[in-house]
Amino acid sequence: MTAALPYANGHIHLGHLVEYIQTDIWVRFQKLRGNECIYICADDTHGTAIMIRARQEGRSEEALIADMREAHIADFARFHIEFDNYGSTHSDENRELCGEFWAKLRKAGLVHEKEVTQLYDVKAGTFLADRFVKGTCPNCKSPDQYGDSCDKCGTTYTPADLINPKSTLSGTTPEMRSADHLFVQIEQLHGFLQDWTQSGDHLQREIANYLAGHFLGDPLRDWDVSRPAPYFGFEIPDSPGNYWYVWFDAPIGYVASTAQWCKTHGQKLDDWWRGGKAEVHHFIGKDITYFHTLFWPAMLKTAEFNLPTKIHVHGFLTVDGEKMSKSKGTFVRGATYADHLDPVYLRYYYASKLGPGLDDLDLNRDEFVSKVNSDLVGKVVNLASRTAKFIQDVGLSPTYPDDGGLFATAAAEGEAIATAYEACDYNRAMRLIMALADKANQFVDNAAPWKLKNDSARAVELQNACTISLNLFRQLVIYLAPVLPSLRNQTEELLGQGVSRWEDVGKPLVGVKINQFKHMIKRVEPAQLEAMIEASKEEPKVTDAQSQPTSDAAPAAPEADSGAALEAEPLVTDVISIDDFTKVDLRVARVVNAEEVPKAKKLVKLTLSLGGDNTRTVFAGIKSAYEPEKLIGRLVIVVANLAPRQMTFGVSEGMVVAAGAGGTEIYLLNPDSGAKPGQRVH
RNA sequence: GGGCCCGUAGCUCAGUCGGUUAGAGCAGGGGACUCAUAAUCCCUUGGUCGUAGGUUCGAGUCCUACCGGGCCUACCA
Repeated sequence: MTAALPYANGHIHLGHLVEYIQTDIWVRFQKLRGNECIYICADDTHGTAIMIRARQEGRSEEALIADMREAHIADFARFHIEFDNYGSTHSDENRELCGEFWAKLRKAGLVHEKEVTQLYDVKAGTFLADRFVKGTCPNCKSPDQYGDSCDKCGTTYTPADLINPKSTLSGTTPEMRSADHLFVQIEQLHGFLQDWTQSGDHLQREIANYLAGHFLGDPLRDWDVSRPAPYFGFEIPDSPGNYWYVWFDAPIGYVASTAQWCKTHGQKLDDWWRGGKAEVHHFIGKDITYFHTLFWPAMLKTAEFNLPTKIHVHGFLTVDGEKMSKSKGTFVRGATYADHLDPVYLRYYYASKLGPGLDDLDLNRDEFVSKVNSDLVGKVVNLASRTAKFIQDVGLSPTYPDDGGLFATAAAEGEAIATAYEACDYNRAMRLIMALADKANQFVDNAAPWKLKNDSARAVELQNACTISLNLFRQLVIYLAPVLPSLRNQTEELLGQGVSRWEDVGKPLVGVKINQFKHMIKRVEPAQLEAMIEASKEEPKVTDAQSQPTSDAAPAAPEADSGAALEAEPLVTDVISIDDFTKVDLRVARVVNAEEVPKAKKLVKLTLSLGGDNTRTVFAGIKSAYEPEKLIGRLVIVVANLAPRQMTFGVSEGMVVAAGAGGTEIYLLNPDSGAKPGQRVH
């Protein structure tokens, strides 16, 4: 089994964890059922982003990825995610395997060389991908557009078409340079991919449809798999000065990490990846479908490795129904979560929500609290908590008493639960398990051990009732073991016996002493969630401070603002005169009306008052960050003498100024109180 | 603009191949209990299955259009 390789440029957050927990549950389930199964992962370490960051931090890429690897491993461990091998794409095994895949692609005649002309940043000494270039749109003249398309007018172009292009790395003007790139002609495998994606059970139906509709209807485009130096990655052996593109070596990392595991466990790689009886299962997010369902099978096929048995694609995480947001504090790092809340909660909550499809998973705060408290604490743990102490001294009955068939029924239910786990239908599995917990609690209620304990003549009845309750509890714990390995361990401690085999659900435990019951899972307090959200709002600063490479050198300045904003949008190097500045007539204005524009995705229609009768209409692309009603009444800064612009929805007479990266990160400027509409900004 | 997925109770979701009266958990209401982490148990309110057509003996389920949400992709698909 593999989970996608996390990129070494960022920390693990709750969105990542959906995948690693989903996979971990599946692996643990397979192991519990007695299948030989290994969980393989690694850090994805190559590419421009890592190179640039290492350079900015003044250290080597190797040092950067070593730190991130340590952080990733620590985060995963806190969530009880247990890899059999956690490798790195920057490893000898991976370099070797990349060479092997490459040789096969060459031999199959799939590799072709083509000249690619790209913008080159002389100062940074590197070619620039489209999104590292910004300039003015050649069509509508909007400034600050990325190198591939204009988000104002929608025109697409190449970075070279931009007026006054600037590198976002150095702020300098890039120049055109050509370089030879190596391409894989994946079209030659079109027939194979058509068959493989559309037949069998390798992919979910939606994914197969997506591929058929988006890619397989046309000839597949050549895939550019090389990048000229400088690039952090592996140099291509038969093409000096060129490096494999990060998405070439990343999936090979699955194989390389397996190879590492094989070395330390005396196994043969081919038994897992070539021939043999092993299945390969990939768990991935829907954003990287394309790489895993077209290029990767093509590479495996050509290099004569096993094709994946199944690629399990899951959706994204939303929080309270919305995309994760740094400003709202819902972009939560794993470490921050674990500082405030027990990872057990998250594992159970995700399990109770995950299905076999690729729907997004919503982390609803109220639901999180109620599910954990009522299911885990109220139903499951409660069974042990309410009966264990009655038989602390005598232990479990010597033979299993008559329970009216409860234990046998719950054991028989195991197959349905296993089927649900196997199909990644965890929410179904959880529902089945909780239904058993309900029945067990009903039993305890009827048996009323708290009444039996008062009558010494009924001591055997009491012991029997508790024996039944604890055995039903033990079954539940086994069923939940893939999700909650820690609960399994706690139960072993209570019963003094292993609870590690699935078959044990059919064999009651009898005639043994038990240990003193200790709390197993605390109830969640909503306040803990609030605290976590609050802490996440401050996160960016903390992260940046921690990631500073300055070893034990100078203490951090009090305001350790990140350089990320400048990096995304470098300072303009052209100096202007005061006269240039005064050409721009900035005015304070009051929003007197704001409404949604029906068919526009990003626009809000603003009616601005400059005082007196002077009002004007401005369309602002701020819908993703502001609700129109909440804007009414506030002051904004408007560029009053901007040429009116005809838009689909009407004429826009100016623009309001704002900072931020876009999306939900848009911050309108606001004058200090006292400013009056119509006043000029000098 | 094109494509894909989704829409079932207040919330989160089941609902198999089209088949009887559409289900669960949580929340809400009423009661019981007092062993248990204010846990548990019993009873109970609540649905025009997004809307409108169509196919069918029969539609939550299949088809078409539309509305709404999400995602992907874009002067191609």
